[in-house]
Amino acid sequence: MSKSDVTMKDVADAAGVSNMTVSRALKPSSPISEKTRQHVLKIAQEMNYVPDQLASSLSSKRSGFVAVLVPSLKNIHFADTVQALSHELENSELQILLGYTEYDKSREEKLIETMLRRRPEAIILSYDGHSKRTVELLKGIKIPIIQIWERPKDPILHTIGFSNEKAAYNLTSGLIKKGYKNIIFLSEQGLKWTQGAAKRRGFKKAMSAYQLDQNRIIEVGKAPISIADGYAALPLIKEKYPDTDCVICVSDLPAFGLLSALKQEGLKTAEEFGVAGFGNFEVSRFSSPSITTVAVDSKRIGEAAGSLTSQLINSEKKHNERFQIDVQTSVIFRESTKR
Amino acid sequence: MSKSDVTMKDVADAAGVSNMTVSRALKPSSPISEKTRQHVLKIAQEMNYVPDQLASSLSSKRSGFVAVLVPSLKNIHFADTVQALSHELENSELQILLGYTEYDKSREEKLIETMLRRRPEAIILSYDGHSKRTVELLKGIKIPIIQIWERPKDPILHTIGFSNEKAAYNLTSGLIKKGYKNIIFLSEQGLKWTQGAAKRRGFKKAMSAYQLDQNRIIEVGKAPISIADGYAALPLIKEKYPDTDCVICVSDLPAFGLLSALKQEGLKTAEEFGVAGFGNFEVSRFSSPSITTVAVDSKRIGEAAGSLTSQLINSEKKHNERFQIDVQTSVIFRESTKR
DNA sequence: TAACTTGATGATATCGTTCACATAATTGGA
DNA sequence: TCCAATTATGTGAACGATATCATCAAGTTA
Repeated sequence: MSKSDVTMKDVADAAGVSNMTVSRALKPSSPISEKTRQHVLKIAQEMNYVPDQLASSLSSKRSGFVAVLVPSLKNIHFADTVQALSHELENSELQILLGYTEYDKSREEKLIETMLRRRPEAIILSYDGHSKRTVELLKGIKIPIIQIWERPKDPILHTIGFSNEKAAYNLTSGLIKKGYKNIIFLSEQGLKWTQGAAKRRGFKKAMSAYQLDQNRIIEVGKAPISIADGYAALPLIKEKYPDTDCVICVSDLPAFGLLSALKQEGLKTAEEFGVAGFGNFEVSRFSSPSITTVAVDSKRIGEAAGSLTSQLINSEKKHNERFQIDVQTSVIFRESTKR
Repeated sequence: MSKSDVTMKDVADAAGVSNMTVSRALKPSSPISEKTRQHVLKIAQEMNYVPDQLASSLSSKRSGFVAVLVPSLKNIHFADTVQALSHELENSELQILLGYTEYDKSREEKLIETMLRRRPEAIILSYDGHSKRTVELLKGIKIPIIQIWERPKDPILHTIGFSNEKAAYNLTSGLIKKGYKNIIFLSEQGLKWTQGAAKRRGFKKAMSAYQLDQNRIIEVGKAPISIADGYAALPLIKEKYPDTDCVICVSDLPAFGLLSALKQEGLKTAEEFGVAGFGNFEVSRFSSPSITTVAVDSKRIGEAAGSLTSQLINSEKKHNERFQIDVQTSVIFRESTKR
């Protein structure tokens, strides 16, 4: 099954010591004489011994796993978060067990059930709405659970992230103050309790706060919508809301696509037709026009989640505290909404 | 440690059967009467029993893991591959253990050692050069090993991918045929045995085949270089090779950045100054000008790797065959090199 | 009805570690 | 020098499942 069939017993025999001594030699701070340790380690190396963590985990009741669930890896922000998280956890010898929900709650549920069999020591999952059973399942578990990205109103346990609703509110009201009026919100189809839905709520609240029409909504494609979807949206926009003067997209990618379509149509100025995105993708900074967006520090979310996890797992304290960590977002105005 | 402390024994007792019967009830095709199975499953569900896969793996000598190593998740292509791979493997109840080498061979080595402890049933890793010890380590292992993306000349076992060198050769010679002469190759710093290096070889071979200067090379940033690096490269290019009429970038992202810089400078036409990338990122199609590139079917690589893996793991045959699977690439000429 | 299949279930050993405790070796202080 | 305290090592049971083989019941065949 594995690299070798060399077992701890083999090493012990070869070194003329007991099983336990080998085990101790491999663990950093165990009561063992330095001389013996070196001797054992040398022999283990010579024999190409690779410890079996399955057995180790079973015996020690520490799997060394942290289950991580994100909607998709194709979104660079989640990749960023996961990568940062991964780094943080490496210091504590924790390994990530990764799953992609693909924006599908029942898939998420199945994934969690599967992962639970591996006995993770913590679960980190991006909140994008959960199925009822998922919540039940998670609430019955004794390990730390951290919801990241969107911070739900009724957290299961810990949360690290921001409010998509607030962020979208800030973006929308900023654009209104610049003088845009007939603003529409462009998102994927079928938003329910997702992050996209939270953004839409923010948009609507801002619009109605300024007595503007909050029902200008266009939906294209399935999550996650991308450049091509934004490109394809222009005809729909023109047909349904010909007087539009600004479009807020659920992500920078469709915003870029929409701008691309606008350029081909023969251009309107940003003044006549503003476009904003969400996420501060690198492309938005270098696009021309550069794209107004909301910056989220996705790396930071991963780091915070990682360090909280290590802390919770390694500390002896019973963690009856519920951590709620807020990560700031900021609206960045650029050329695409210059007025 | 886990959701619950319900063990198989508990379920067995509650159901009035033996341990083994519970075990069989949970495995699809085992010799057990349908009546007993239903009874056991019902009780297991009521008790919220979650099987412990650590124990299962240890006993059955099947970890259910496939180790997967990619340079980075931030590159959408690897994310694509991993996602497709993941899907394929789900059918065989295999789970991915993911690692990011971050383009660092010693990190790769460490990761492999760590992962080996989990007793993966196969290893899939993108070839970007390996340390000597990594190769030794892998050659000593009995499980299937699949190198993906770049197909090395001396494979460890199986390979699925393409030749970066050939792809770059095709792109370069295509551009030469269009009439570009003073072509430079833009890549990250310090290429050794990486995929970037393979591309550079292809570039050089094509240039020298047409008696052109093959030494026009500019290096910026650390792998993976991105939009900002391409943007920053323009001054360097102008300084070092002022007569440049075309730039081939190691990826579409710096190509996009370079174009962005060119636009700001006041534009040269694609005829005067061509730009090409690599990877066919979505942004290249919608950029203006759209960007000439090489398309690689990253999803396909993942699918192929996944299905080969399942096959190798599940088949009874001794797999003494070495699979070498080629995935086609294609050059796509677009506006950025219109002549 | 006896002998023989076939199918369903159980008993026990085992997978490769670590835990908890017991014991042996070493050290230090009076 | 001797005893207590400390440090180093060993022993055997566990961890929670599955493999293997044995057993028993229920059909099947002649």
